Amino acid sequence: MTESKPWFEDVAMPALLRHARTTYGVAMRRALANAGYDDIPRNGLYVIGGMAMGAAGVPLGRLIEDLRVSKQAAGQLIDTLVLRGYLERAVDGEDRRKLTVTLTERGRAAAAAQAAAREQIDAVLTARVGEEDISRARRTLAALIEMGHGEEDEDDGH
Amino acid sequence: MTESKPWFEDVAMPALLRHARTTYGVAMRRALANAGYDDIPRNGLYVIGGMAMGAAGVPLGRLIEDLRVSKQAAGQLIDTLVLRGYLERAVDGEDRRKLTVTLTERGRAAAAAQAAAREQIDAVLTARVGEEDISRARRTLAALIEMGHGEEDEDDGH
DNA sequence: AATGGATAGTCAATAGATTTGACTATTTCC
DNA sequence: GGAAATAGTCAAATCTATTGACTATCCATT
Repeated sequence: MTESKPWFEDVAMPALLRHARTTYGVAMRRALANAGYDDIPRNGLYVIGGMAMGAAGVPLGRLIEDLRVSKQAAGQLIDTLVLRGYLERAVDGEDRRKLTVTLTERGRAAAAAQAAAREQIDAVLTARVGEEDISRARRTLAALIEMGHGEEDEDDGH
Repeated sequence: MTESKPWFEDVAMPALLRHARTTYGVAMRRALANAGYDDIPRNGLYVIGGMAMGAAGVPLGRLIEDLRVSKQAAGQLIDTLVLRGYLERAVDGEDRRKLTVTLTERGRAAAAAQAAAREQIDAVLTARVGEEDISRARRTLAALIEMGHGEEDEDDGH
């Protein structure tokens, strides 16, 4: 019985998601370290990576939501990334309470290295399973994510 | 232009994976908290959830690998889970260096609550995208995970 | 234009999680 | 039997995240 059930059949979805993400995480961290960026904190990858597209900079509030951490944690994370030269803070012109973070030169370089690593994984994956499966997988993940919005905090409407 | 590009098109894969996992994480934590299990540490969900199938218990070494943490961190995680009544340690009969952790009564109850929450998400997702897409997505994730093995530590073969 | 309320973020202290370094016990391989 | 490898622990230090209290800005009344 050489053709038994594939190993992942009875691995729970959250575990699959976790390990899949790890593949990216490991590759990106290695690429960054090789390029000299070896001082990026836990959620730093998300911050730096997520800002490449948003080009103009990301509002701190958005990071807080996305990361699902307290605003203090987010602020502290930004602190260290600023301190280490990856980010700059900037106050919003419209609303001076609001804060926006943008990549520095170093930050853009790190983001590029990270994106390259990510894209390389993407490319290998595409070669393995094909465009079609990837775009389907993305849609499935998106559906999952959308399910998470809405009933978030159904405390007990007073 | 009501039908523009779907929002997830230009979200990087690691971010999709992260957020998708968050959907499960939030739901599972809520279910556990409602059932009185609100003292489970960060990686605790993985440990408890992952042991439901392995029934007989999980070797500590496997957890260390899966979680990608130091053995000290794993040991400490197990410590708190034992302390809080979810797990029991047991030495392997064959090799008395080795440790295996098994669920206690409380641990099994928590695992059940967690699995129920997970399966509920699975069910809703199935209703949304269909069996086919899910099993394809699982295969894609598995491919990704497999890519992560092999070139793990290519230090510089001495 | 004053005031009250909501929103955005900071500061300081603490708790929680992870790592590094040094050590013990057990097994495996000459 | 002894060296080397493996499995895990103990203790200290570091990094990350949370809670609670506070400041600044904005918005909406009056």
